[in-house]
Parts: sequence; structure tokens; C-alpha cells
Amino acid sequence: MVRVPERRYDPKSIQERVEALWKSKEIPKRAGEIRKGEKRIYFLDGPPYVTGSIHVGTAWNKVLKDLYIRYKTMRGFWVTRRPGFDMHGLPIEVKVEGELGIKSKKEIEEKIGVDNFIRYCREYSLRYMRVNTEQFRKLGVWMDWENPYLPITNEYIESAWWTLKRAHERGLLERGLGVIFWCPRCETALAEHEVRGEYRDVEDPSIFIRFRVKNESDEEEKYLLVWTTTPWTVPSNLAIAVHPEYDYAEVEVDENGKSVTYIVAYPLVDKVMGKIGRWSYKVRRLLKGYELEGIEYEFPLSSEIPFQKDFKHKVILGEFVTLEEGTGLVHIAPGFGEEDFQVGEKYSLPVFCPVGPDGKFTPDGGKYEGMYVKEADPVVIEDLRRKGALLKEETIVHSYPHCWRCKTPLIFRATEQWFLRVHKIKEKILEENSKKVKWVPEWVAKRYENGVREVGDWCISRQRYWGIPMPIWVCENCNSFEVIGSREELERLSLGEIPEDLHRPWIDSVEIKCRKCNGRMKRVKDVLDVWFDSGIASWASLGYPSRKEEFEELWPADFIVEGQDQVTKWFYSQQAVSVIAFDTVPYREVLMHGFVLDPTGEKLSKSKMKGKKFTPEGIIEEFGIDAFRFYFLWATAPWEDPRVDEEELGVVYRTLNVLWNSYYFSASYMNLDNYSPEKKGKLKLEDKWILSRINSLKKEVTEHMDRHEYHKASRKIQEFILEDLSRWYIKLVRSRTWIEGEDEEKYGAYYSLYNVLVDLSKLMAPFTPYISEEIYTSLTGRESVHLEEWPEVNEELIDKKLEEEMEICRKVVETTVSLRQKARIKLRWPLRRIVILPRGEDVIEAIMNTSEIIKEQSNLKEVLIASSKAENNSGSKEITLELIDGRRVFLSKYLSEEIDKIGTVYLDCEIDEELKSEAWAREIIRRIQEMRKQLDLDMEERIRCQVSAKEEVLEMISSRIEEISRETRSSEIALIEESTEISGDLIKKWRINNVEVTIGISSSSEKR
RNA sequence: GGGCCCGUGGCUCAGCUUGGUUAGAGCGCCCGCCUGAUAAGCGGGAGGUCCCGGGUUCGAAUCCCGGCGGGCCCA
Repeated sequence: MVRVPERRYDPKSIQERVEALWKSKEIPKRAGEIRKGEKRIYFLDGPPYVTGSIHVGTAWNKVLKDLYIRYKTMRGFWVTRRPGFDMHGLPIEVKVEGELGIKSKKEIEEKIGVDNFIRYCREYSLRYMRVNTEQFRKLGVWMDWENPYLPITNEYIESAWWTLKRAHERGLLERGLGVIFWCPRCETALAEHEVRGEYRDVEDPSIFIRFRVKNESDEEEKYLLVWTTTPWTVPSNLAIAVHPEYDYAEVEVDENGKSVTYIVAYPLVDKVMGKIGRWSYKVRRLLKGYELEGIEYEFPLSSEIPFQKDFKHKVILGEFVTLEEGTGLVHIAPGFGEEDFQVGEKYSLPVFCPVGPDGKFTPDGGKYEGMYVKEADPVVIEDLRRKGALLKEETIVHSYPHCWRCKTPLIFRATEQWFLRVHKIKEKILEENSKKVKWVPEWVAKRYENGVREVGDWCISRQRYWGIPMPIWVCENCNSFEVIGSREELERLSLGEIPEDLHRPWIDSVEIKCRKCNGRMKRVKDVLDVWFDSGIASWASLGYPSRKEEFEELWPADFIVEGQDQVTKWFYSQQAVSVIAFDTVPYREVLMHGFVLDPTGEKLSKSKMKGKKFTPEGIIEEFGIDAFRFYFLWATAPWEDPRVDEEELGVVYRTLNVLWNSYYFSASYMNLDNYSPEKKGKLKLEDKWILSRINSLKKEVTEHMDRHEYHKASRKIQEFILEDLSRWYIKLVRSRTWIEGEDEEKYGAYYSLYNVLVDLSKLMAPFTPYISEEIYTSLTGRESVHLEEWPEVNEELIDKKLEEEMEICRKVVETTVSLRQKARIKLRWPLRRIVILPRGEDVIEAIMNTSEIIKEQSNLKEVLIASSKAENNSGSKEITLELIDGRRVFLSKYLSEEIDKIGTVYLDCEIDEELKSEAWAREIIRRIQEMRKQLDLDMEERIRCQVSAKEEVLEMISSRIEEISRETRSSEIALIEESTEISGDLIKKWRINNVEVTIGISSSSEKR
């Protein structure tokens, strides 16, 4: 039997009840297992980083995943629902440093101890993993929270080792000196992708300096002009690069009576000479860049830097030189710039790098020893000024990379690192990707390909602690190295015991014997880039290669979904390592989602709109979990950027409220009549219509779901709830639900409502798991909607013609009601008729089929169809219409309106005595009902009424006493002369159409 | 600077693929209505340079080109 629901939509109470049900019956667990043995879908969760609380964007991300898992499960698939977390790396280290109150890497080793530090990191990451898990749970996300994959386990670490060994075996792992991003605070290398998105505007010095060309007579002063924004790199300058094919000019200037020549790229002459304040100048001659090659120049800081004293500085050639900024001559410091390094290699320049890991000048830095690079800037500038080399000093605001966690401006620095030689497999990545991966939306594929073409080799080593230790052992003696692929392999080669935990510092003490020279091999101190952790997730989370079965059954992943920032990150890192390990890509379909914006359209993280309001908890507190979920799935296409909008959240809430009201309405009457859904009763036109509509809806929603058009699916659902179910169908069947006793037509309505609500709760289950569960279980008495199958479309019930006819019917009713409004005749007042002059045959048929509905909904006595307008009466207040049955109808007082594609509606506005009396009866009934409500009477309770008004009114209603009693459940209605005192539990004076009416009602003890 | 996406009433968005009625909803505003789903619901009205400028076309919000503004990514 159908239970009576709570009167009001109260998300919190629904959530509590439903949670309790899920818990007691272990529904989430069973939903995960219910499809065991069916076709599998390998869904792979992109691991969120476990710092602090989740934000709205993270919440949306998980809701999208949950929606997919629930939907596919309902469709009959056995979906993997294992969550993952990213737990290693700098972000955690930085947080832990904060908690421990330390500021540098040195303090970790000296004050805290690496072993303690690692324990803290583990504890911290597990703590936040639990925090985040709770937050995800509270979104109704059903993943296997008991069993997440964690990259800090030995099994996962071994998986990474195996992958790295594969890379080595295939010649894709190399040790090399390279100039890379370096964070002087964290004292570690950073990879390109860690720097992406971390550019921000900063103010830096911008200086023009001159280097005097050697071997010229004292008379002739000739200078090479250079521009830089990093003065601290000037002490390390070893060369100046020019583009071989560009034109360079020798520009002559008079300086204090002396002729001085500057060499500048010809197209930049005006700009540069202006910049350095040499307004009057002559271009003496033009040279090609290659003609400048080999020119020696004097280095102004050679007395400050011992290394520079005897070094011969020369002009070299480089294709990378551009004319976009500067002078067209580029200052080269091979220790501090990527291009500098590469061109330096070509010219066999030494990699002079007098800056330590902490960003301070080393003893090689001579005068600058001990200074932090940024502190050295003004000192260098001053020195250059003193030597007459500085021509212009100003500052510029430009975008400059920062450390993604501690926000320190990065420097470039030459160090020895380990690289994955991605450039060797780029083509393979792109080829496999285009062959095997489906991108949603399609255009992301283009974005992805552009991104992959841009990437360079991947520096995977980090000079830190909390990470997967690189499984590389280097011989102290011969410098050869060995890559270890598993714990078992390490055990075989080790000279001692292997620690239980494979993390630093314990693993560092393991030594192995060199195969080449029998020397001792020690592990490199580095840990792996944390992006490597997540990159291998598709197999590491399955325990491969330690465990093989799951991998063989599931891999590659069928579906992943992440934010647009992951296009060149996780979407890429996965493909890169997968091609290294398996020669192919690790997933088949990928949905990219957007970024949540604040109400002003700004990125949430940048948002000034702080406070609880825009946290997931804040929104859920106010609107409930279902509204939160539905809102984000409804507001925009997944791949677009939704703005958090309180009003729109309110709209979604109201939609769910209307659904609840519709359900309450249905369930309370079904309960009253002890209805059971086997009783199909007799289906009327509107019943067939709503059953057709729900089946059409199932079809549409399914199609949208399969295309990941969740916004379209949810909008269709919303439209159905509001337009079809609540605003139309329930209005139509209301009167049938009031019938007492056994009634076939009433059961027809119940049957339709029941089936519609059951199907609807299934369609909505992935979107709004709580309200769907509540509706489904209390209607059906079954265990859970989340153990059910996705509703199948019953094609036989779809009647498109009927749906179209109902559309016409609704338009006619709408128009009639609108005409009433113009005529200022309330809907409560019955009118004689409308006449419709239709556009076509289909309209005639539609109107004939739905005329009962039109009559009832527009409160009319008859609906007539005309074939034509009679002549001569256009423009006048009267009209004569030819009806299709040959009769004629004359309207003396009417209003009309044309409906697009349907025809013209004429509303007869004439009110005769009979209509008037009926109208008055309705007015009185309405007031009595209102008073019953005020007395909070039971629906069944009977009353006694007294009505007093002027005689004219009493007369009008006297013939309708029976009708009034029936509608108001009155055992007695007394009409009382005006000015006579009346009695009752409640007495009220009403003004009806400007007439005073007094009504008194009392509850009569006798019941039905 | 480059790639991709977006730009439609005050606000949030449909429509654009495949050019063709008078450009639609919702929210908000104003005015009404209905009501035993009722601390809800419904209707009507006002409100638009469809970002700007060119082009193609009989006809452009829609297709093409060039700008401007926003988002993500890359430099």
C-alpha cells in the first residue's frame, strides 16, 4: 500500500530517512555488486589531491562521475567505482612544513628528520583523504570508499617502478644535465606541466646594457646592445646570440662629442634608440646576423666573477632569437636558460651555474656569493652602471612562472635530472589517440593534439622526500645505473634488508652491487614527479603488474571525466606513460568538464566572494543534496563553465518541490482509496497522453545520457515535471481523484500517476538519488530505486498524434483564459461557449477529441467549431459564424484572438441569469472551502453553514443549495436575510464582486 | 603572442549543425487569476543594436572574414 508522504518537501528529512534506509540495507554496496557477471565498464577516477576541503568544482566533478556510474549501472553494466586520491608530492610537503613551522629543506633534514617528516606527510595525507571521503559521501556519491586506490602503498609504488623500468628498457629514460624550472624555496626541479597555469604578473627590472666589442681602436667605440629582465643572470653571461638571417644595423650616435656605434637589429632601431635616450642617430651600415658571428666582446663584470676573467665572450648564432622584444641580440647564460643551454651545447660553452639549489650565489659567484638571486639584481645593476654598461633601467610587468604550491617565483637553473624522452613517442601518442579515443565534446581532441605537439621531454625527478622513490641505483665507482622494476628484484640484488615501507628515507639505505664493476650502487636521492603517480593510475590502481587478472579483464579504462585544466595534464600524462609502457593509450572515452565560476563569472579560486555560501556544504545546507546535484547537471553542458547562481539554485529547488507536491497529491489520494497498482481502471484521453509523454521522455533522456548531454536530459525532466505533470495532467485529473468509492476512471488516473511517478523516479535516480529513492520506495514498497534497471521505453504507448493534439488543446485553453482576463471575467465564472475557426483538418480533429478538456479547463458550456465567418459583421461588436455542422451561431458580445497555426478563438462573453447563478454558487463554495481550511477541518468532516447577503444574491443561489452542500460537505445550509445575526464557529464577512456576503460555519458532530 | 570554447532582454540560458513566421524560456519587475497539491501553483504585460564591423544571400542570431570582451590551456 502507498504510504502518505510528509506534507512538505523537506530535503533534510528525506536525506536522513533515505540514508538510514541505505545504511540498514547496505544499498550502496549492493548497488555496486548487483551487476556482477554482466558486461564490465572500467571507469577510472582521476585522483583529486588531498589538501584541505573540496570546493564546488571538485564536488561537481564527483557528481558527474557518480551520475555516470549510476546510469551505467542501471543500464545493466558492472561498473568499477573505485575512487582514487593523489597523496604524494610538494603540495603535501608544503602543508606539512607549515604545520611543523619550518621554512626550508635544510630544516627537514636537520631539525625534523626525514623519517619523521615522511610519517607526518603520510599522516597528513591520510587525514585529508578521510576528510574528503566524508565530503564526497555527503554528496550522495557512491564510490567504493572503503577501498580507494592510494599511490602511497607499496603495491602502487612497485607499479611505478615497473613502469619506469619499462621506460628504461625502451631507451626512453635518460639522465641528463638540463635547464629546467627550479623552485628555490622548495629546492627542487619542477616539470613544465607543473608550471602551466602558474604564470602571474610580476614587476621585474628591465635593463638595457652594452658590451664593448674588442679589437677596435680606442677611437672607435662599438657596442653590442642587449636587454634583460633578470640582471642576476648577467654575471653568468657567456655569449650573445643573434639570428643568422636577420638584418642588424650599426647605428652611430654622438655621445659627448664622441662618435659611438651600437649594434641593434635593424627593425628595432627606432624603438631601442628611443628607449636608451639616443634620439639622434645615423644608421651606418647593415649586416646579416651571420656576419656578426665570432665577434669578441669585453665582459664588464670580469673582475667580480673569477670564472669570467679569462673567458672569451663571443657573438654566436641562434634561430630562436626573435624581434618581438629587446634588441635582437640575446644575452646568453647557459646555466640559466633553456635555449641558452641548448645553443651553449652547440658552441661547447661551459654550463656556468654559480647559483645553488637555495637560489643563492655559490662561491663561484665571486662578489655575489651568498646573495639570493633577486637580492643580487640591484647590486648587479649598480655594478653595470659603475662600469658604464648600463644604458637604461626601468621596470616592466610581465607574466612570470611561480611554484604551484609555495608561490615563489621560479628560476631556471641547470642541474642533473632524469627525463622521459617523450619526443621520441609523440607521434605514437597522437596516432593511438586519434585511432582509439573518443573525446567529448569533439573539439577537445583538437585542443589535446595541439597541446601534445607543444610538450617537451618530461623531467620526472624531484629533489624532495614525500614521493615515490625513483628506483634507480647509481654506482659510486663507475657511475653506471640500474633501474629496479619490483621489490622482488631489489631483494635479489640488495646487499642488505629491504625496508617494509618503500618510501624515503628507509629505501635510501638499500645498496646493491654493480654488475659492471662490482662497486656499490646507491639509490639516487630523488623522488618521482607526482604527476607520474596519477599517470599510471589506469594500471597501478589495478595492482598491475603484481596482480594481473583485473588488469587483463579491465584495461584500458572505458571512461574518464575531468576538468578542462587536465587536457594537457592528466589526460596527457596518462597517455604518455601508457605509450611508454604498453604502446597504446589507456582510456577509450573522455569527457572534459568546465570550471565552476562565481556569480560574477570569475574563477572560483580567484573569487572575492568568500564565505560559506559558495561551498558545497553551504549550498547543500540551503537547498539540499538533490538540488545541488541537479543544479550542476542542469545549469550548463558539462563542458561549459557554470556560474554558481543562487536564484537558479532556487529554481531547481522549486522544481523538486513541485515534484514533491505532485507525489504528495498522488500518494495521499491513493492511500485514502487503498489503491494498489494492479487496478488499471479505465484510461481517459489525458491518461493515455501522460503515459505517451513519459515514454517519449524516457526515450529523450536516454539519448541525451548516452551523449553525455546531462543538461539536456535534466532540462527535459524538469520540463516534464512542471509542464506536463504538474501544470497540466494533475489539473486535469484532480476532479477524478475526489470521487468517493470504487471508480474505474479514478483508478485510471491513479494507474497513470503511479506509473509516471515510478518511471520518473527511475529516470531521476542518477541525478537526484534521495528524492527519487523516497518516491520510488514508498510507492512501490520495493527496496531501492538504485537496484532497479533503467526504465525501458514502451513504444506502444507513444502516441505522437495525441501529444500534438494535446498541444493544440493547451494552446486553446491558454488563449481562452487569456481572453477571459481581457474581458475581466474570472475563470470561476462559467461562460456559454467558445467558437474556434480552425486553420486545418488536423486542428478540427484535435479540438473534437479534446473538447471535454477544453470545456472543463476554460469553464465553458460548449466548444464549437466554425467553418467560416459570416459576411458583414467584421469590425462590429457582433459576429455570426458558420459552424461545420451547418448551424450558425451569433455572438453579440465577444472577444477573439488568433493562435499561430491553429486558428481563431471567439469567446462568447455574454452572461445570462443561469450562468450568473452558477457563478455565484461557485463564489460561495470557494469562500466556504477557504473557511474550512482556516478551521483546519478534516477532509471528511461535515459542517453546518449560514449565508447572509442581499436578497438578490440569496435568490440566485437558492436553487443551488444542493450543489453547494455537496461540494462543501455541508449537512445544512441556511440562507439568512441580511442584517440578521448569524452564528458559527467561524464567521466571516466577504466582499464578492462588490457585494457583501457573511458566512458562518460550524462543525457538525455527525460524520459521513 | 598561439590554440580551443563562449558572447542572445536587468540576470541565467534555448535557438545556430541543416539560413526562411512576429527570436523563445526561467528568474526578477508590474498586473491579474486559481486553489482540499495550497507557507504552493497559474496566466498576462513591460523589457532585445541577437558583442561590433564587413561579406555571401532574395533573406543572417544562424554561414564566411576581421575586430572587441570573457574562460581554459599553451607560450
